[in-house]
Amino acid sequence: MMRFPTAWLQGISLGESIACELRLRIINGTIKPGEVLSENRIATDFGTSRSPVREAMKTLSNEGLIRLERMGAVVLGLSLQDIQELYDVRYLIESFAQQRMASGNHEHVIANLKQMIDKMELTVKYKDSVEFSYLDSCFHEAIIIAAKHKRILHLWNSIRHIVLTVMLITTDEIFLEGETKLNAVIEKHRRIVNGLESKNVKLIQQVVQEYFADSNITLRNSIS
Amino acid sequence: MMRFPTAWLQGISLGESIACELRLRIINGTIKPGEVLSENRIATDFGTSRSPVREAMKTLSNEGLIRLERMGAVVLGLSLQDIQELYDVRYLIESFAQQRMASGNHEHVIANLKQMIDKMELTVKYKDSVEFSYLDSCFHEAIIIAAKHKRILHLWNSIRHIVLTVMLITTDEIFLEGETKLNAVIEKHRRIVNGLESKNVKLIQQVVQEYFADSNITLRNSIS
DNA sequence: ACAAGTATACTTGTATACAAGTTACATTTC
DNA sequence: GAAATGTAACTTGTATACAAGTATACTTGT
Repeated sequence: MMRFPTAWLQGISLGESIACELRLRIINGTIKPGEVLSENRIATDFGTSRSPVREAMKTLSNEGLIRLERMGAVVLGLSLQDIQELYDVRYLIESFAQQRMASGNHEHVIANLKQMIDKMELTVKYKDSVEFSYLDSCFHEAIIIAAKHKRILHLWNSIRHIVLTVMLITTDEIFLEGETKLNAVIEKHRRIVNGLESKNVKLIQQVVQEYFADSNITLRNSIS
Repeated sequence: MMRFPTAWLQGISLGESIACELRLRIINGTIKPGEVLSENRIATDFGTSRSPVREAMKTLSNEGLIRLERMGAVVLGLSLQDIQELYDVRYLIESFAQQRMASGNHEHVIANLKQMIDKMELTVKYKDSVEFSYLDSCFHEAIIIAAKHKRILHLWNSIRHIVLTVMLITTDEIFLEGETKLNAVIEKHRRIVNGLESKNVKLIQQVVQEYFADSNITLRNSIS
């Protein structure tokens, strides 16, 4: 049974940490779609009052993982198709961001991205899949932040917890498959950096497209 | 001083209605950026307890209208540039949705859209700007729903309240400018329907692009 | 006059209490 | 046996209470 990394829970409120824990359980299937969650039940399960649970429920509802109803919140879960849809949105957001990065100087950002990729290689060496997924998330977030578009960044923030959690789960599986696959993932990130460095709009477009198309394939294989 | 339509507050919780009221005040500038909101103060202002206010604050924070901090929530507001960014996102979402609608049969949806446009013309006759903005929002929502993409629909839901409120304010101003402008807005919607009916991907793409480009211009003129 | 420290008032996060409404089940009635 | 009714348990929405932390302002010492 997988647990949410306690390091990621530092400095956040009870409500947020309950949201993280429930989110993980919903995405990895411990809590199944159709199940009905009661604030009281969860509160007693976590040994807290309803207040933070209520906050967590609202968060998960905003993320589309559950649907709040008059009596109880029904779990919607995250099916394979849902994850593919998530990739669709990630593609929309990131291709927009990368196109925006094409104009303007972003040497420092690119330097940052390269450093992150180097760190990724280290996590492979030390078999730290948790850190890898964190870096992966940071990599894409850095690109979106660099686009300097508040609303787009906001869109990312509205899915980043889900994306991070999905990465946490899938990265763990990829680590089990050995280094070949991991190196391929890292190489994909390098290609993105190369694209950004070229400042060639067409090339960037193509690289992003390939990135998410390939991620989709990886996803399918990982499930089947 | 503009008030949030009471008809739109029916059947929703106190927390949501407080969110609607605050949202309007923030967007129309009654509450100015930089201002610090305290849960207690708002609770006494609205004559309620902190619980629903807290819920409203979380909602507004999720919408990017305020930023929750240790002491008080600072108002971020919605500048002209923010609204333009909002149009960027709307364009991304709706062009995606319309492209998706290009394939497949959507006669009933298109019939619905046409009906809405007819209703819009009625609201012009009876000078009901509130209903017009509501129909405008429903029109675009119908298209997004027709795309049958949960995540994209979710993205729309995360901005729909803001969009509706912005429409409420700007539509009110357009009504003051007379029927010529209004008929132009309605005509733009007709062009969208024509695009969808053609099922021609290129044409649809062009129509959506023109729609949001023109909306941006309208916005600029409306402010200056 | 100025710096340091303390007190005070206000903030959020969490817990608990209560009210109104919904669901499910048992009981009653036909 | 079946339908209707009433009741009991459980649900959320809102109000209130308390604790821990923070900023402000005042006081005190130099």
